[in-house]
Formats: sequence, C-alpha cells, structure tokens
Amino acid sequence: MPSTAIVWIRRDLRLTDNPALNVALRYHDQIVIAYIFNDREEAPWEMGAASRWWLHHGLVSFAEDLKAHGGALVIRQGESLKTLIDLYNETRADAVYWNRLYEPAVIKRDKFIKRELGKNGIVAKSFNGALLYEPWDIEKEGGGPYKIYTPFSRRYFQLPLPGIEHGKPASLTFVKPSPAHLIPEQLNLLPEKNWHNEFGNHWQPGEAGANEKLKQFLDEVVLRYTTDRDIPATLGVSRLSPHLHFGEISPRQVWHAVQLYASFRQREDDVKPYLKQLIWRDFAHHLLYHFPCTSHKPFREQFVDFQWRQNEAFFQAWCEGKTGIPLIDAGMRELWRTGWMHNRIRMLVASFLTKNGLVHWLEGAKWFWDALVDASLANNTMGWQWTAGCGVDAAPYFRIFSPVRQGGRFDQQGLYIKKWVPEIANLPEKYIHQPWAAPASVLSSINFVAGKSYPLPIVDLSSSRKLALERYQALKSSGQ
DNA sequence: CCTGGAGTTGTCCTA
DNA sequence: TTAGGACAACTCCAG
Repeated sequence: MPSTAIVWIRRDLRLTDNPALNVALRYHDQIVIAYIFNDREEAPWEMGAASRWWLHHGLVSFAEDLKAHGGALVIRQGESLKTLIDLYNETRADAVYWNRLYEPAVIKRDKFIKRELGKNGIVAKSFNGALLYEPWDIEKEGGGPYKIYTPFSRRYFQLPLPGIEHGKPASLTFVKPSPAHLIPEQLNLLPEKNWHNEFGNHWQPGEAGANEKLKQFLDEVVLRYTTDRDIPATLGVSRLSPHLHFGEISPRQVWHAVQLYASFRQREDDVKPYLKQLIWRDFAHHLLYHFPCTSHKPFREQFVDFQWRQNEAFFQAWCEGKTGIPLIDAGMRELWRTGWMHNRIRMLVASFLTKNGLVHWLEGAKWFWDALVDASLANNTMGWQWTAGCGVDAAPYFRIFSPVRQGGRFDQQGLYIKKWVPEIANLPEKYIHQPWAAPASVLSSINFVAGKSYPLPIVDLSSSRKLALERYQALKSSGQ
C-alpha cells in the first residue's frame, strides 16, 4: 500500500524551495496538494479585495503548474480542520504537512489543528517556508525579542543565512484519481466592481511571474537600488512584495539570487540595502509575533488616549486621491489602479493622513488592507504604527513629511504626478507639486481653474503640520 | 549591574 | 547656496 501525504498549501503557492512539499515528496510515494479557502478563520483580518484578486489568479496559475506535472490542485471551501480530516479519510493519507504563517489568529488556528490531528493519530508537521528566520529564532544578547531594527539586522549579518534547502522537485506523483475539488472561479474571489481591471497590466500572479520579476530586478535594477529606490516614477524597486506575500517565491530564493549576482560582480556593498529590506520583512513578522496586539492597538500606551479626529470627508478625499495635494493623490491613485504603491509614497500618504489629517492610523491601515495586492498584516501594521509614531521602533513625532518638499527631492520633474494626476500634467514643474502656489496668469494660460480642474488642497500643509506637532507634543508630556 | 552610544526613510531656520 | 543645529527625550542594546 503506497504511502500518501497531504500538502496543505496556504500562502506558499510555489513548487521551488517549498519545505512542506519537499518533505512530502521525500518520505511518501504520492501526494495530494490541497488549498482550503476559509478566510473567516483569519478574522478580524479577512483578506481584502485586492488580495482576493491576487489569490484568484495565483490559484489559477498554481493549478496550471500542477496540471503540467500531471496532477490537480485540490481546492475546497470550508472549515480547515474538518476539510483536512475529510481529505485524510478519502485518500487514506499518512501525514499532513504545511508551511507556517505568523498572524495571531492563524497561529491559534494552526496550533489547534495540529493538536486535533494529533489526537486523531494523524501525523502533522509544519515548516518554515516564508521567512529567513522565524520570530523565535532570533533573540537579543540577553534574551527577549528585538524592538529596534538596526541591532536586529546586524544579528542577521552575523548569522549564517539558511541555504535553499529545497530546489524544484524533478517530478510529482499525485494520488489518482484526484479527490473531488473546486476550481478557483467557484470561490468567487473576484470583486463585483470592476475597479481591478487594470491590475493584470501590472502583475502576473504565480510562480512564473515571481521569477520573471526577480529576473527583471537583477537585470535592470538591483545595482542601482540604493539611489533609485526613492524615485517613485522609476522602476527602482523589486516589486516582489505580493509574490513574497503569497509565497510564490521565498525570501531565501531572493536573498541568494541577489547575493550570488552581486558576488560575481564584486558589488556586495551595493545590494546590502536591498537585503536589508528582506530583513525588514522578517522584522515585521518578529514584531507581530511577539506583540500580537499591535495589529489593532498602539504599541506605545500613551497613544490609547490620543484624540484622533473623526473626519469622514478628509478620509474619503484621501482614499479617492482627491485631496488637492498632487503627490498624495498620485500615490492613492496608483494604489487604486494597480493595487500597489511605492514605499516612499506609502510613508508619505500615511504621514499625511495621521499627522496633517489627525485621522486614526487604523483607518488608513484598513484601507491599505483592502486595496493592496501585497497586504500583509505584519508589514502593514509595522508601517502604519511607525508613521503614526505609536509603534515599537517609531518615527519621532516631529518627523512630518511635506508632500511638496518630498516632491522636490524625489520627483523633481513631476513624472510621477504626470502619470497619475494627468489633469495637472500641464503645470510648469515649478508648481506641479503645489498648484495652489501658481500665479493666476500661469493657471489661466493653461486653462486651469483651481477647484474645478483639480481640487483645492483639503488642508493647509503648514498649519496642519503645526497642529499635529502641538497635539503630539501634548501627548508626550501628558503620557509620562 | 552599569554605562554609553545609538536609533530607516524629515523639515525648517539660521548662519 | 549649503551645512548644521533644533526639534525630545527615552529606551534599547551590547560591551
């Protein structure tokens, strides 16, 4: 009687460097590869709309890859534990394997499932397929989790980075016939509204798309990363985030590819800033694991009582990219149209919402959660708390970005604005980041009507900055 | 246990 | 035009 393993796929939609899959292939004669959809088990952070779009196409792609290997992706919908037990009984399997995830609700569920499977005499093992090091692998000198990024990253460069232990399997032997299953379309993951129409122009979900992005990054970008990463109108970053989030490529693969590429050219120093971004990703997971409340509560306790403003109109304008501040609107529209936003602009729009608007960072975090194809609870939480100043390793309160100054520094010619806010593309460069400052004669010469061609600024940048400084300063003195 | 250096991403003003 | 200091103080972390 052949030995059978169930590989429970979650956010590890890949064949290469997939530890759970590899172990299943090594120790068993045949496998079932299953994906179980039940996002209620991830509450209160059920997948957002953009993530669902990605997942749909990621599943389609992964299912095709399996088909090419003579098998099927066994998609089911329902309670995860019950579905696994059903599959176990149907296929007379010997074991269930999966790669670990790190969101508090998912950890809780997976621990429960492992315990219940064990009670039923089912072998259940999990592996690290998503991080360079897992949150419990890394400790401070004196013990305990890190709270500051720099020492955390220094530790990484002292440690031996785990090698790619699992290449691409030469062949897969599937249980035949495949257990009954759904096709991705039956999960109804695609949104009803057609806002996502353009996503496909920017993204190719799936393992092949991930490798394509990595190749492009190595060929065209990585050696210029240190400078170009701050220019939002340039392809200066890897754009691997959604692929990493859904596990279509592993951070180990990326790390090694980048390092190997650089070492041949003796350019190790030039790629270090990029490698540090991969470490940031681990750091975010480290923080969420050790401080699980941070996804909904400020890490710094003073902030519990902070008087955020209920400002529906402001928030709405921010979401829609109609604040009248070009760089903010460009970012929010890039997000809406592509499901992604350049990281520098993420900081900028987050600073604008929480500081110039004094709107609660969670409001912004939730919008990002719904709109980003790379929405990751760890990264999103860390980023928002950092910007709002209430996080573990947060920005000092007086660090308030100015969209005008940032435009001058990182989008001097206004290329990013021209791309995403075309209605002001005719403005002279001098005013493209601040249309309100342009003289009437300049505006009329291009038939620009302030407030009609483009919104008037929803706040005065300078006075709202001042107000935020006062509020944050007051918080500091009252919080001690 | 003590100590001292350090901490992703900024802006504004002054000299 | 550009470089440097103020904006704060606190906690983290390694030696």
